[in-house]
Amino acid sequence: MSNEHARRARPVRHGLRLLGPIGAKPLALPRRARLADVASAAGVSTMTVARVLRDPAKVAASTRARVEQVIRETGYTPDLTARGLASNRSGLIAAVIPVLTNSLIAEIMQGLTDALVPQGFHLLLGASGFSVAEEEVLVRAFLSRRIDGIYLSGVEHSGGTVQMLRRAGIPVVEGGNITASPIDMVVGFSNVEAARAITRHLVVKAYTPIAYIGAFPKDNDRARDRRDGYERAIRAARRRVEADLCVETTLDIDSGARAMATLLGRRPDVRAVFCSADALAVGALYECQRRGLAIPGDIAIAGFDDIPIAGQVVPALTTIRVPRYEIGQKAGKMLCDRLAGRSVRRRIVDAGFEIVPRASA
Amino acid sequence: MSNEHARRARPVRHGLRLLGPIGAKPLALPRRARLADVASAAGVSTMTVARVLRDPAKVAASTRARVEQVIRETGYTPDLTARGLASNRSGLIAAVIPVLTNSLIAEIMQGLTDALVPQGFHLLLGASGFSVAEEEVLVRAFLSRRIDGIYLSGVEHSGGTVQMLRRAGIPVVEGGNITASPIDMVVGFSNVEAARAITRHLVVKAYTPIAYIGAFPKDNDRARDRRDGYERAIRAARRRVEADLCVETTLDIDSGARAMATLLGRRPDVRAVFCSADALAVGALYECQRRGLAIPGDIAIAGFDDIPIAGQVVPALTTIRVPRYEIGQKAGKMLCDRLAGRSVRRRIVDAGFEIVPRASA
DNA sequence: GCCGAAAATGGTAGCGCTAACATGTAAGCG
DNA sequence: CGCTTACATGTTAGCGCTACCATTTTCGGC
Repeated sequence: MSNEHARRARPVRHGLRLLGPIGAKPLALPRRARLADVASAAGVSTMTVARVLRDPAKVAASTRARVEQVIRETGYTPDLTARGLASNRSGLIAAVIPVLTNSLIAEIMQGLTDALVPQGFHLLLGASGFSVAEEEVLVRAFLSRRIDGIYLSGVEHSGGTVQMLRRAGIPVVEGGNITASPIDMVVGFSNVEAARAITRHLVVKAYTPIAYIGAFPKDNDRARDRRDGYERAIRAARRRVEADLCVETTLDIDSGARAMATLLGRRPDVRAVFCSADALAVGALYECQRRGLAIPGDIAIAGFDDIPIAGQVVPALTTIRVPRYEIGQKAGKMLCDRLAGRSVRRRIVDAGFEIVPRASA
Repeated sequence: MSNEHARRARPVRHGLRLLGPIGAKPLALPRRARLADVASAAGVSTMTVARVLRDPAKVAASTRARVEQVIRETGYTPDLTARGLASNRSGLIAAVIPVLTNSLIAEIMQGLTDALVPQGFHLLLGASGFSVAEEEVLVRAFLSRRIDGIYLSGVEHSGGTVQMLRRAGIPVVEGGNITASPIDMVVGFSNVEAARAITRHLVVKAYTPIAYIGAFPKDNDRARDRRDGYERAIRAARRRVEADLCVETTLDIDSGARAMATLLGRRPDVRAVFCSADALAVGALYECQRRGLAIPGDIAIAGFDDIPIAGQVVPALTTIRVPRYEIGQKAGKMLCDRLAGRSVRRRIVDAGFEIVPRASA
């Protein structure tokens, strides 16, 4: 292991190596300007340029003007990868959600990114497909990217996920449900209470029996809590929770229709259905209409989420309204506050819900 | 968990210097393991560890086993920021879309991320709100992050955006429409042809007059092309395009209902409507039903996109089916292929469309 | 046992930026 | 007019990794 050879002059890795032999046609692709280029063109040090970029007030007006001029001329853009490495701040916020194709989640994400981008953060998005194991894989990968903060759907996560996040020491917001013991912060609403409230609404209207159509509960605390709320309301009414009145399925309109068909096959006597998502409720509603069942005359239907179509179907859907966009926005604000060094007063934010009584139940 | 100021309270920048005098109590937060830690623990050089991570075949089995053991014990995770800086590859693919809350776009994004993640890439998402200016801002910011590739909604972009992307020399996929001259690659379908085809379907069925309800065309080539297709089909039928038969609005169900109301106010004689999106069509359909108009008896309605509800409404919606998920997936595959050094045979991929004739028209 | 080729492993110089500290320089004051 | 103070700017040493090349070890064939 003689250093003799190692010390020999070696070609350098600068972008310039791409340029080809001297005398060749002028460079087609001039390498990206960096801080040093701007600095030397403006006759200042790199630090001064960096200050112009990140803390202009600290630089004399005349110097700043000159530097800004050069920046404009060269089209210089800071390299955020390098900045991230040097500053230990990536400017990246991750969100791990089950799927993108769900209007509730999509609106939360829209709120999140709308809150983040003006503060200079960007959204790194991962879909776990309703699997906490996949969620853990994504969280690990995102931590490798040195994300500054993270949003997670729901309040149920693998031990590995929780441990990694605790150890990482970054702000974490769980969203879309509520818990007394979040990893760090949480913004959502009580799925149990909301489901209980709307089921009680059906109880009060004296429908009997009341069925349940919901999403698969595996790795989905929101679905589980909604079913839980349904069962509590049923029991509180001194009724029994009957297994054949409960159908669990995937989360889309077609599945809602099929679930309704299954339910009617098993229990022709059913008089009301609480569907744990409006998509399911709308599917169920159409299935009833195809069978000539009057709503709510023959069967009452209640949904959950108040998606735009809920107010348009005939009869309009009785449902639960939750502040989707605001949840995402609030989550983003909490993350930004923390990252700006401001302390967040309430780590547990209950955004609430609201029963929207319409014609269907 | 009080990570309130965890990231700020960092007087010294070198983990080891935090350790204090030997013999002090063990650290609460051991600094993240890095390559060098793993290397010394395994008694090899950093390069060998790096090879185990990225090209295991190049390392002797016994060495590899030892290194992998240490990696497992220490929970080492590579720092992708540092890797990005050193290798000039970030592993980040950006997508700039108008909004997240649109089922067509959401499904494309789902396909995109599903194709990307298994190849080790992650999705950086930005919403431009149907503004090419905002799109340009996002593209610039993402380029600062040294993204490896990018997906853009639509084929219409600002000159600045195009220029930046050309100069950046990264693979670009435009999606959701088709063009003969993409920035780089494009995968989508002809919105003009699809709109023309379904309008012709209405013409053939002899509805007269045929109206149009669509999204605002500003900074939205898909909307503009769909209207264009409508107009061509109308003219091809030797009819006139009448301004008061065309309503443009925002893209949601409620707007569809309002647009239908406007249209009926202006032209009670309208016999058919082509809606440039199913959300609008569904809203229009309900508005008609509320007014007691029979569909398609009094008014025929056709939509675009074949969203799940289109097949469920009564009457079911005649519409255009496009391979949403597949478009995203294909876009992701094209980006990955390019980045893996494989050449992409067809830079312009027409994913096609299909008329779905149902009861509404 | 020697040789050459192939396989395995290592050393070093950055990638472009920022934190921390150092220095220079102008303003304020008795 | 020297001395403090605040402001403006510069210097240095990495952040954790990979590219490039160099070196060492292994091994089949003669």
